[in-house]
Amino acid sequence: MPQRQLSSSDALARDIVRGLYEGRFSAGQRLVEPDLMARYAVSRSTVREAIKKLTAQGIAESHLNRGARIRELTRTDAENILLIIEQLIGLAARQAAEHIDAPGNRALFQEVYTPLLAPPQDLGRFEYARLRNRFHRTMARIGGNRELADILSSMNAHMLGHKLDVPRAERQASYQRIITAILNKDSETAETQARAHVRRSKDMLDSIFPKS
Amino acid sequence: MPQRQLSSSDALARDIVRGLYEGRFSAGQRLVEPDLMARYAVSRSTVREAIKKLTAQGIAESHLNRGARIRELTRTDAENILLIIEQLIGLAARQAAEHIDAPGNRALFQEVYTPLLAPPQDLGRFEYARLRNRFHRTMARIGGNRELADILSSMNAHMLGHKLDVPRAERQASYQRIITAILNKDSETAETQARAHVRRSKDMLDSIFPKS
DNA sequence: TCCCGTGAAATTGCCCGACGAAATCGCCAG
DNA sequence: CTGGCGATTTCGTCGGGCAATTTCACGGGA
Repeated sequence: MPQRQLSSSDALARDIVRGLYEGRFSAGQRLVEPDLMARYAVSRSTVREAIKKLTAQGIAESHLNRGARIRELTRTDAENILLIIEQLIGLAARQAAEHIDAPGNRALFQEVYTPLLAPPQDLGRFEYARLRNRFHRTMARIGGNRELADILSSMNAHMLGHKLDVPRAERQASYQRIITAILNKDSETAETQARAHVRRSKDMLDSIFPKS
Repeated sequence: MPQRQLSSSDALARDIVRGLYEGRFSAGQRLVEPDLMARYAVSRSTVREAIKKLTAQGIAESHLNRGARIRELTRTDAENILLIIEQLIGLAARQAAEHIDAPGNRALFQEVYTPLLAPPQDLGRFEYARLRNRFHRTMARIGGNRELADILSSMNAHMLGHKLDVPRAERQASYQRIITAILNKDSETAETQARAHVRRSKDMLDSIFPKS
């Protein structure tokens, strides 16, 4: 498929994010340049460029002379990010509903939401997060908003270190409402439901962050 | 002031963005590495890192073996970005209204909105854009959402090449409504007005992009 | 024992030079 | 004017290098 080829540094950055989804990297972890050089067998320039990219996306943070590390969120950070995601997912759902009938989109959409509604029992936290991210991205793509897809994707990555778990049943009912609304081209409902969905995650923050 | 010091590459990236605000760089312009090396007297590594950052922010775009250039927006891109900005400015205004009474915030806010409401006659397009960006950032900062400030800032930069001009009077009335709402801690109105404000810009797109 | 200073080691920020590969440009023939 | 071909530019990546800063481990002093 026309997966446009990417530079080594982009590949590296992408693999680190994938590593977040797979547990190979986790929040707070330092990104030591010589370490990554060895692990990926690339030059330091490449490593540094990858780190720059991650930093620009807010996935890592770097302090002068102290290198970079995977960003760790405070409770406030997490709240703020979820507020942003709430807005953006709402927009994505709305635009998806508006464009669901463009050629190919229903098929594309179904491909993504099916596994989300009927996930295997043993799905790990990370695999689930990946499905969710894919769902978000796909809504944005269907809505024709590439920009949005990119931002959502990096926003999602931020939350990876910190497991927010909404009870399974409720979660799927929630997705079901969004999906139905989109399939019905009901953009109002899609937006409302999508926002509500994120708001529900926000309520789970207490269970993750020790009362601060 | 506690302007935390930044690396050369970050300084370079920042100056290029500043260059956008000053007209030294413009949409579509190529970012040629040897060129920037000479112009800023830095090494190629530094230049490349800066470009990586700009690319990650969506301000530049790079294609393999073809280098980078300042991103040029299609009409659809601009619409999508304004939709995103609409959501995010709404959020920023709301959060600003909620936090306007935290110590120092009213003073900080006033400092930023004063020049926006009473701009000198001869204010250039770029200076004006800078005031606007500062206003957005400040709302986000007052609202305590650093993340939002960063995203808004880069979103604003995207629009720089393309002059959207809302008539002066209407524009200021629009800002006045947002500011008043925030000062009154009326977060509902602040959000609504902020969104409306952006929507008004969106209506100007026709005058910029040849009917497509 | 625990705290703290000090020097060695690790790490970073930045630079330089180099090489093959791809893209771009200029020139010439058709 | 058009198309093709070789020279030149630019890019992607690598390696090495050096000063400055940070980190760490060790040993002395409270």
